[in-house]
Amino acid sequence: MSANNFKRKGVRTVELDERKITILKAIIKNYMDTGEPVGSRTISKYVESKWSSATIRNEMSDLEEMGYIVQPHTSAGRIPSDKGYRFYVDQILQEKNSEVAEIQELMIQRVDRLESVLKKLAKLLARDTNYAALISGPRYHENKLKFLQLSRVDEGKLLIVTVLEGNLIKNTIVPVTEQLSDEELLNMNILLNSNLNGLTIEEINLEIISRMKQQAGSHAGIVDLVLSHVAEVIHADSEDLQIYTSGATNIFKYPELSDNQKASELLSTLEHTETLKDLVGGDEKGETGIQVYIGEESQVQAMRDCSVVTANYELGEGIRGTIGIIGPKRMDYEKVLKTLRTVMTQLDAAFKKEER
Amino acid sequence: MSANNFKRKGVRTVELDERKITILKAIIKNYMDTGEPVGSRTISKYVESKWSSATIRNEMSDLEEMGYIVQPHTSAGRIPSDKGYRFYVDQILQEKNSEVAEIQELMIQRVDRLESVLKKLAKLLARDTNYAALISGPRYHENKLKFLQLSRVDEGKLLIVTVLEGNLIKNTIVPVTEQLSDEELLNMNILLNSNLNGLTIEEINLEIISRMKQQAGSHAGIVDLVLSHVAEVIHADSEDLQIYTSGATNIFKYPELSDNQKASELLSTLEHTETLKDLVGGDEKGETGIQVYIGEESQVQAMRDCSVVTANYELGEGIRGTIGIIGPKRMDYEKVLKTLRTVMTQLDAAFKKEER
DNA sequence: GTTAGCACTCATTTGAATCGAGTGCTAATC
DNA sequence: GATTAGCACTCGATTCAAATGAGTGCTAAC
Repeated sequence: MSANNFKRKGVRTVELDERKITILKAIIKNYMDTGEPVGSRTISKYVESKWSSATIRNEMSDLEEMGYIVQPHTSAGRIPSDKGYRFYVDQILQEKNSEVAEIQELMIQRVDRLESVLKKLAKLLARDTNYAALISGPRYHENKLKFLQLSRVDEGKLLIVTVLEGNLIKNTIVPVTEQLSDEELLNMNILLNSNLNGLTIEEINLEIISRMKQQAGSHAGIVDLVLSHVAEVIHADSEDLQIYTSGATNIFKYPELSDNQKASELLSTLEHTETLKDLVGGDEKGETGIQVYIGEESQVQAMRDCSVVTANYELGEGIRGTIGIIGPKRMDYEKVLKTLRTVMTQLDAAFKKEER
Repeated sequence: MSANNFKRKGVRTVELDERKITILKAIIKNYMDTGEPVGSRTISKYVESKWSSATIRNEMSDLEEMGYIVQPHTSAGRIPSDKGYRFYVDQILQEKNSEVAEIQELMIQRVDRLESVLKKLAKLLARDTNYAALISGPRYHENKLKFLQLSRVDEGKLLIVTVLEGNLIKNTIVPVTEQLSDEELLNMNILLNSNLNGLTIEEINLEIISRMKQQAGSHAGIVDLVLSHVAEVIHADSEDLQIYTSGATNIFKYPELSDNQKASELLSTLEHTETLKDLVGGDEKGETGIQVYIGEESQVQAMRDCSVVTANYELGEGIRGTIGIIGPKRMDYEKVLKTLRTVMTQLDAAFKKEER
């Protein structure tokens, strides 16, 4: 008995040898294709009769003991565990970053609104990968004011246009009781821009405000009005992070996700922005790094049967957001990773160009 | 045989008598609650032993022959047919329009962007009704230009702000080669506004354009630039109608919609804006009218097991859109209709107020 | 170390039996 | 003539057991 224990393989085998890796990969690849547990005979055929099914069985037994694969039930084949996927993904991640394929007509040209680009991008990603795609609007880490413009758009109504670094434009129309002549309005614009341009919201302190009010003279009230609206605009924007999803219904293409209970849970999660923030929020670590969360790794309950691949994009000047792909654990990691890398490159290029 | 045929009831009974109506309503109400076919005994109990189950059975048999109810299979109870629902809904629609309940904190105050309001509204509706909600951004039937503003936001970059009737604001930043002094810019703004304000896009004809170019003198190129961008902005907006959906996953609460096949189909439809346009697009008939499409009535394949209730909202000046609720055929029409009416009122009030 | 062979396991499929909700019809009753 | 009690019948849903077969672990032979 105890003698037997010494002979147990798993206890000893601490590293994956060549053959185990081949077999593990074969299992994962097969499972990706079919979504069904894969048995020893299948693998035996798959590896071109290098080893018999019995040998494979022994190795699989080892692999199971080591935690790379699991058996859904006694008389079924094996499926990769989270650890197994992790091994596989890590291998892919180490591969060279080359091979930037072409993404079809990204149509970034002459679309003025970033939001619209992001929506289209999400749709494109979902369609290309057949998984659910998710993309967060940019967070502006440093909201520098670039330009302010007041205009009288109606009797008693003022249009405030706020342009932030990165050409993010916000408008507000506010009612105003004070009457301003054209000239006063012009002066006010000059006053605002000369005092505020290039500042972040934090940098606008009391000293600056009181100086402006002093300069504004009888129209100090307008200064207050404008500042409170600027503050609100910036705040609102950093507050409710926009998240666009697309292709959520792709999950119905994968039986293991589409039973009623799971599908409902997953789709609800994708619908409610709140939880998604946890997915895209936790960046800051890997720079433009791509991250892969397999199953429980993502901390989001409803995603425990999924894998989530996220990538951070950056459009210069600290304007960055996150793109994510959500699919079954057996997603085609190679394709997804490649696609994401491509998109990042394109996005980067497109906006660098527009910047010029 | 043929003598028997003369005695057949359905052939004669052309109108619904009092009792049939009571029973039909009871069937519909019951089915709404449970989602299960309802049998004669259930109804018998439901109507407080006014009639026995046998009587009910006879009446149900008649009702079936008249097409108001159907039997899913021989030994099951009855469920309302589209015609049955139609009868029921028509009754409700005739009821008085009173009882405007209170919708919780609509938060329309100080939200500047219509889009954001609409999204929130959709969410609110979905949560309140437990069905899927859908809301289309406004179509501007008459896009009158209200105000134009050019600003130099960067060296070589021009910000064009376009304000349309109804305070719809659009921005574009365009690169420009020509240099304009501050004074020239001011003049250009005056030129643009004096010539274009109050015009719709169709009204800007060649005569106006050439007159403007003449006035602009050496900067005629800018006029062209601005006009092409304005045209694009307006066009883009009327082109891709925005549609926001919310609570799509509510359909999982109704077993008759949530089998895999149907749920997938329905959710896909809700995800793809294209088909939804057919739902909200076909307005123009009833003014602020509320419309109810039951089952096949909606012409959208995927909705054949649903009912769709749409209402057109109007925010003055020909700015109108559509709100829709999508649920199972057995949706609580009364509640939905009441909710929609309330929302319309509130929306109206909120924007009338803002207008002031 | 590898492999053939075999007993064993167990989810899934299949089909028969049973159940029961609900109907339609007939005959009795009001 | 309208209403109702009673009963035979239908048919989806449920239950249960047997059959199926993919896949394993173990042993013994190569």
